[in-house]
Parts: sequence; C-alpha cells; structure tokens
Amino acid sequence: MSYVISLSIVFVPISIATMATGVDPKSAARRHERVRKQHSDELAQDYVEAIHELIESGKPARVTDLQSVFGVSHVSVVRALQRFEKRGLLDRSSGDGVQLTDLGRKMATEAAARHQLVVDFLRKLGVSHAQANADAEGLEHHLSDESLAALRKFVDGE
Amino acid sequence: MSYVISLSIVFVPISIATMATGVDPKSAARRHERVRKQHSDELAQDYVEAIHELIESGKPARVTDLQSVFGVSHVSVVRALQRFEKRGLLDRSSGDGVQLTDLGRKMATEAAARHQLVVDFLRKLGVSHAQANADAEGLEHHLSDESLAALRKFVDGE
DNA sequence: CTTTGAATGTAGCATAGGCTACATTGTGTG
DNA sequence: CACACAATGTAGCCTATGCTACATTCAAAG
Repeated sequence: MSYVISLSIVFVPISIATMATGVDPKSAARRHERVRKQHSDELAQDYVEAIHELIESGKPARVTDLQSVFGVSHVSVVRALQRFEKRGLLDRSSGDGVQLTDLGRKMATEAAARHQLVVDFLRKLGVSHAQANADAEGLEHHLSDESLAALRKFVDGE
Repeated sequence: MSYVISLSIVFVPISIATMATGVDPKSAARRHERVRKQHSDELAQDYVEAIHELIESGKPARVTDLQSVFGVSHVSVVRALQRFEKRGLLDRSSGDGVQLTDLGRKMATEAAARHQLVVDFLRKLGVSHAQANADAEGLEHHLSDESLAALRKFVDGE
C-alpha cells in the first residue's frame, strides 16, 4: 500500500457542507490531530506553571511539593521532570528544587495568563470561583488564539 | 434551540481558602485529578459521537470510516473499538460496521449536545465557524454542569 | 477461476503517565 | 553515635494510544 500523505497544514476553510454537518472526514481528522497535539503539551504546561507559582511565592519547587500539587506519586513527578528537563523546560542540577529555563519560564507565564483569562471569563459568565478555577484547568489548553481573543474582548467589557 | 445537557460530571466542592489563592495543594490535586479523569473518557466520547453521526447519516460506521475521521491508522481504531466494546459502549458482532449500545448512544447524544452548545457559544462570541468547531473538539470534555449552564444561558440570549 | 485490492485483524514495538517496592542519602533527635 | 524519618531515585509493571509489518478474507475484475 502506498500512502500519499498530504502535508498541507495550510489553512483550509471548512466547506459549507462541513459546517452544516460536521462530518467531513478530512477536517475532522485535522481537528482530532490538533487535540492530540494539545494533550501532549498539557502536562508540561501544568508543571511549569506549578513550578513557577511555587518559586514566585518564595518556596522551592521540590519533588514533594509537586507531588502534592498534582496528587500523584513522587515517582510520577520524578519521571515527568526528567522528560521536561530533556525538553529544555527546566533544570534539576541546582540544589534546592527545580529551576525553570528561559523557555520553561516563558511557557509558564503564557500558561498562567491563559489560565487567568479563562477564570475571569467564566466568572463574568456567572460561574462560581471554585468551579471556574476547576474548569479552567482543563479548558486552558484547548483554546485557539482566535477564541482567546474573543474571550479577552468579552472580559474587557465587550 | 434546546439542548440536552449531560448531568454526568462529578461535583467536587472546593474550599474557600482555595478559591482565594488557587495554590492550595489539596484542591489543586483535586482539580488535576478531575482533568485526568476527563481525559480517560475523551476518546470514548469522540468515538461514540463519530459513530453516531455516521449511523444517523445513513452510513455504516466501519473501521475505515473511523480511521479517516480520526486521522489515525486502522490498527489504532480497531484497538480503541475493542476497548470500548469491553466497556459496553458498542457492539462489533453485527455485520456491517459497529453498532452503539444504549449506553453508547446515550453518551453520544450527550456529547453531541455539548459539542453543539460549545460551537454555538463560540460563534456568538464572534469566533469563526471553522475555529469554533475545532476548539469545541478540545473544550467540550472539560466543562462542568455549572459552566455548561452558564454557556447555555449566554447562547439563549442571556 | 485466479488475481488483486480493500477491509480487518494480530503481533510486536514505542512513549506517556500512572503505580508499588526497594535503595540511598541526609538530617535531626534520643 | 545510632536510629528513624523525609526526600529522592531506580527497577519494574500496568494501561492507553500511537505505529509498521504481516496475515486473512472477500468481492470485483480480468
């Protein structure tokens, strides 16, 4: 079998037919592929965000601290940190807790800004603070720039 | 337009202290745990939704069809279907394509309603149809009942 | 009737992300 | 000093999701 893989990640507007039905296979495949990519970055963003928050509040970001933030075993934390260190997001060589690289810090501040925007947005929609925070944790990784801009516009008074 | 909103999301209360700071480790752990649970159900919902759409539009839901919907190899589809069959969501014993069980159909219609609500909501915020559909794919799995109700209120004229 | 191509399934491998069990190391206290 | 506990790391196992390569089956075409 020979596959002809289309590398056209070019922007292709969804056809009228698709817009109505939502069942066009090609665009559906593109959407699902995008979600898979988002997932592969979610944990990294959550980690750098948590590490950033700890450091900003004067506390070291140790394995134990992250373990209680994420509610997983210390082993899962260690292995996640190993992966993210390989990806150049953080540095575990210094003594007390992990440090973020410039790249990690950039990712962290962007993630924090997105998170806050989503929380503010949900609050303005009338969602309780607790639920807004909880939902933002899942939502923040799946918003396009276009949707983020729309949320911002709404939050900033519409 | 009226929506049938899923009532299936677990309610997790969050303490007042948490609400203020957002950094309380225990509530953070609860939030992250909830997101992990949502992830473990995402693919199942996407599959039953896709299968339901195919069947509703008169086409059989075969491995090949789902392969092109999700943009993965046929092997990934087969193994996903095996898992979901074990979970009682679908039935592969009948001849032409998979069938949904009652449970699978219920999950599919709820997921479809959520998806449509998110799309309509983003559209009302000014997001393009193409991007609204794309973003909804990721967002729809991470909204609490409370947030879904807020979205519906906004869509229905506020 | 044979060949061929599409659909489906299996075998086996990779990575991400969970886990428990065990080893090491450092620190503080009886 | 020695024992104990907390923090960290490693070994090894699990499931979910991807993949390629190979096997089977069936229908359509020559």
